[in-house]
Amino acid sequence: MTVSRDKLSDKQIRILEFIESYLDENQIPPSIRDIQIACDLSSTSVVQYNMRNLEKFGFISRRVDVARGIQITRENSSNTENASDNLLYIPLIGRIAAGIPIPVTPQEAEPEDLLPFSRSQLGSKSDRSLFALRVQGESMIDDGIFDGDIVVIEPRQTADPGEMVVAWIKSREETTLKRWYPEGDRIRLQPRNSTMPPIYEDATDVEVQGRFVLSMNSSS
Amino acid sequence: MTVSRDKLSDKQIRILEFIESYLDENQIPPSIRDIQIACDLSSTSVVQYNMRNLEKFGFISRRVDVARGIQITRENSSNTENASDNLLYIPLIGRIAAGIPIPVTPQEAEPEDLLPFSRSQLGSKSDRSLFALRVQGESMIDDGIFDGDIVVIEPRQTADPGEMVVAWIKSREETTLKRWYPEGDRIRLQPRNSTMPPIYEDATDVEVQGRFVLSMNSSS
DNA sequence: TCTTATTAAGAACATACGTTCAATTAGAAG
DNA sequence: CTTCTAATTGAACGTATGTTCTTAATAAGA
Repeated sequence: MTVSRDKLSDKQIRILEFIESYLDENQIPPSIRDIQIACDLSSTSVVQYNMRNLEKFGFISRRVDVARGIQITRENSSNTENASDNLLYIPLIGRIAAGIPIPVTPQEAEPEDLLPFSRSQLGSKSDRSLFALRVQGESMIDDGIFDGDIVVIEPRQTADPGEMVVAWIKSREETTLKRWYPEGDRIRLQPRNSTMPPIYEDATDVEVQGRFVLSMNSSS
Repeated sequence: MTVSRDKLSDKQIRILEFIESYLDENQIPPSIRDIQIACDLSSTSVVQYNMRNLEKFGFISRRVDVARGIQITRENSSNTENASDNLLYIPLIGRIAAGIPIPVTPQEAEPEDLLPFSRSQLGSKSDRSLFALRVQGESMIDDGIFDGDIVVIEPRQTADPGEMVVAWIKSREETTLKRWYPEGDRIRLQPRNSTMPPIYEDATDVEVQGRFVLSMNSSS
């Protein structure tokens, strides 16, 4: 964005910022006279004059003859309006083991929380029904995933060798987060922690529930 | 929700739904006459009359003598409204070195993007004016921060020993992401990558610009 | 049915608010 | 200085829009 706010005069910036803050506080746009008073301008025509410029440069758009018909077009500062079009809420539906697996199928669980992500962060995967899990354990720290982190998962039944996946071990009724290596008729579930050995399971006893998309770490 | 919308008459529901859809389309609330026409009511006073009820039951609130001064108070249907109260948009304002420092003060830069976070994710830090940076380099991989990751930073001028900070090296006019260790009259800026040595700078030549809050990793 | 409360109609009113214009002043360019 | 354009002023105008009031039509209760 930022297509040169410097083209604007001092007064125009003040007006624009007032409109933004007024919108933020009151939900509806200000009237011309609201602006005049707040920006300490001598006349409504000064407001008109400067708003014409703001409109010309595309910062706002106006509806003629409509009271308070001002709209902000560029996203400045902390406005959320159209950004929310770009939002995707991903349910945090439970925990995933990186070590001691946990006996719950993700799909069955109830969402604890909804995490906002911008679609641009998620790329092409933003269409799918992604879900999020909180990581328990230390088995993936070499991939930068620590105990307590959150991982976003894309539901998938297959994975390429070496991908990080949520693996379902049928006989144990457990899920775990590991890297996925098919080796003949068995699967190697590889931790990424040098102190931990891989897990080997019969290929018929393991299935992929989802692929790793993204992780969040907030160890401050 | 849905605290008994059944208390409302058919007409009132129609009005309420029109207000919602109008707001959705036009960003600003409708005028009384907009409502009258759209809901096919014979008079503006019918609108007034019914809006009084909507207000009494708390569905809307109105500002007297203000054009289009209608506000919807309850969140109905699938609107992200109330979720967005819990949202905080953090500007992604540039890159931060984990290796080759970059000569820009974060505060000066223009936001490239706004990343949504839920306040609960950020805890007490959700008040501050947080910002985000894209990491360049490999110096913090042992902390799970890889090239291309995004880190969220809380602006601070001080840090405790061992904290991860954005450090500003004055003489070089560079910023870098490292762990912060004061050692007498000098500062040790510690990478978290076993192949990289620490950087030592004179204590007067380095200052903290912010503390690490959270990181995001999307190496798929 | 009669009585009463609720809702609707229609008009008129008052003002909030966008728009316009002619007259001035301030700046920039030559 | 002169000329031109940009910016300001103050006032007035017209309509968009909220408000009020009186009367009529319905619905509800007894």
